[in-house]
Amino acid sequence: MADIARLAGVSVATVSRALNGSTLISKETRERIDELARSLNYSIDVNAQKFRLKQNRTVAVVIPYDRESRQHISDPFFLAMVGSLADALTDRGFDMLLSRVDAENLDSAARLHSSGVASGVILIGQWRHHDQLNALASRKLPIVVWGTEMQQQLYCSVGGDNIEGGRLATQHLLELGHRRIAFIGDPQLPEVTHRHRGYVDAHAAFGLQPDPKLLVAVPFDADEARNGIHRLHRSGAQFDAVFACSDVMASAAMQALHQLHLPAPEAIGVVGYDDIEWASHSNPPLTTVRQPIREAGIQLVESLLRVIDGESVRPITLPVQLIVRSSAQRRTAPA
Amino acid sequence: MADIARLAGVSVATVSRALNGSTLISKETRERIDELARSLNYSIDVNAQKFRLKQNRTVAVVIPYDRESRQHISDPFFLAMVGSLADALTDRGFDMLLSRVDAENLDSAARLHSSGVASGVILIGQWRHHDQLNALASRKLPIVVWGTEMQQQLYCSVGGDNIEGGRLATQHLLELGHRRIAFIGDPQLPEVTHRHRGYVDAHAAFGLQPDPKLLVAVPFDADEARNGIHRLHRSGAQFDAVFACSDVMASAAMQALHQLHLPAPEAIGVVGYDDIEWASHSNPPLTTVRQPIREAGIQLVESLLRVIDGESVRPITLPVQLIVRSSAQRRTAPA
DNA sequence: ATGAAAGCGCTAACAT
DNA sequence: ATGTTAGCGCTTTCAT
Repeated sequence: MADIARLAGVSVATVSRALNGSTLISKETRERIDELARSLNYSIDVNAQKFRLKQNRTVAVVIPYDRESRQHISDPFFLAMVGSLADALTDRGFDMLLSRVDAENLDSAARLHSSGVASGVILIGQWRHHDQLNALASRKLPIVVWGTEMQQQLYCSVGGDNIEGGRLATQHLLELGHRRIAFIGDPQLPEVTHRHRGYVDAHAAFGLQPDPKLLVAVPFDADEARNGIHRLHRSGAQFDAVFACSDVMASAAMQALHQLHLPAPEAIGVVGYDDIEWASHSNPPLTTVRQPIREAGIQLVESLLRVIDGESVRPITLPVQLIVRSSAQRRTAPA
Repeated sequence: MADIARLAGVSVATVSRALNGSTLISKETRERIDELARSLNYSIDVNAQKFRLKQNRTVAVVIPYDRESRQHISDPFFLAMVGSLADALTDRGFDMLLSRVDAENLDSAARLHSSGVASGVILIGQWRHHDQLNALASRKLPIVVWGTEMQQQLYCSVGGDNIEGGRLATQHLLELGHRRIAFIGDPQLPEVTHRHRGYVDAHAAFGLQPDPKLLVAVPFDADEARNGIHRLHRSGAQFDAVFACSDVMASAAMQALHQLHLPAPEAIGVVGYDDIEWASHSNPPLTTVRQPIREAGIQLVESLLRVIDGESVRPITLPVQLIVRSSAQRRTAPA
């Protein structure tokens, strides 16, 4: 910058102002300076700038990896969310820092902020860390979490309407004549708890109560889901449908069912969750609950920016939509 | 830091040294300082540090979006690569900045470096930008590209062995008795060019020459692939197998074939490329060429770090592997 | 409309 | 083993 100042015959202050589009610089000096900067292939030293300004347009996106459940950054849904966030942040002129963090040690997420690397944190994957997240928020970490709204929540969350999603999926299966619907998911997780509540609600609306034996409590993982189905089958429990809490698990379930000569949709109706791209290409195409990923990305960053500005932001629940394809069909013969 | 110095009764220099683990600090002062820092919830101002050190442990990962082909950040393969890079960079103690960049304007990738935001750039998606990439490299931008090694290449690339991949896939189909193998992909792209070369080579090894009518030249996109199959079918060209240059396209192709009552593998053998997670869950499970994503991530960052250190690094071609599942089967009746 | 000068928080000679 | 000091490149108040 000093070079430019010298070559342009002005002071560094002028150059700084010109480069930042200050209004009180004459058009001609500005043009001269811009021209010079371009020809010297100069770009402003962002680190010096950040340092000086104590402000930086970057947001950390954190995907905690859960050692226990093994669902980590490779889950297509999470990855799609990363894509969506990248878009939303780019639109707002923010850089996106992607960090993997051990879920047992979310404090390192806080350090991203306190050290000035990022102005705030978007965390994808609430898991069972509600309390830890509350602790972070109470320490004034600007954070927004993809997940479900919970009681006594100090942090802002953005999530799909999980109760409604669970209800929609289950109601669809019930309407098609299914009566014994297996539920695949880990009910310890807040989002799954809500989906399960929707599942129970839908039954209630039909004057039914789900059989607890049909609850396959497994973490978000294809292999776990596959094993879960085999276990359920071996247990001798009768079931005519499956509601899986992610498309990945639905996919694994369909595969397991295929092996057991219980193909979807003929023998067993299957509904998934998320509507990742794969769902429409699967065979049979998967009926599933769509999470509004694009909208989620936008809302997550909007909320975070407001949190950073010190506003108190209410959790947001996004509407969710049943996408009917063909992995569940009308049941003709009773079980 | 000044606060800590005062409270500890030492100079800021001592605090700086202690916090950075310098060896010439007595154990007890170090502990006192660490303790103080912790209790004050202090973390070093990374921006000041970066500014001072002119060095920053962050790497920009750039995914150009190609307006024309519409393959962008949502492609599962790219997203998986992002995940792999996040892992590899985390292991090396680097932050990862994820940027979307218009492919027509890769210069903005250069700015990430010249402005000091990132020490180097990893670009996923070579597309047809060989010349632009060469230009960037000649301007001393530390960059490594996921893609194919090409003639007169000034930048370092890391990629799968595309010729071998194309050969493996095609040979497999030929061995199963297929003789009229459609090729789906955009031969303008370097990687596809190589895969096509492998396709031709495999034919040659059988004393055959592929029919140019069976080349379905479409960009990396599910819809394009689907339409391509329909077009091919309408054209009346006979084909008994399909080699698609990505699993996403293979998936779309299988779906189109299904609609045409030409299901895989019974009527038409299908082989994909990439081996994204979905491939093993599809129905039928997809036979495909596995790209070594985990290894790719590691090599990409190792290479970049060496480029940053000023070494001249040779392009790397990673081995590729045929994963036989069941979307292609032995052909019993001749066409 | 432009310049002079102070200072952001840190690190690294160079002392001691 | 610790302190003193200069200075990184930028922005901005205050002058002019």
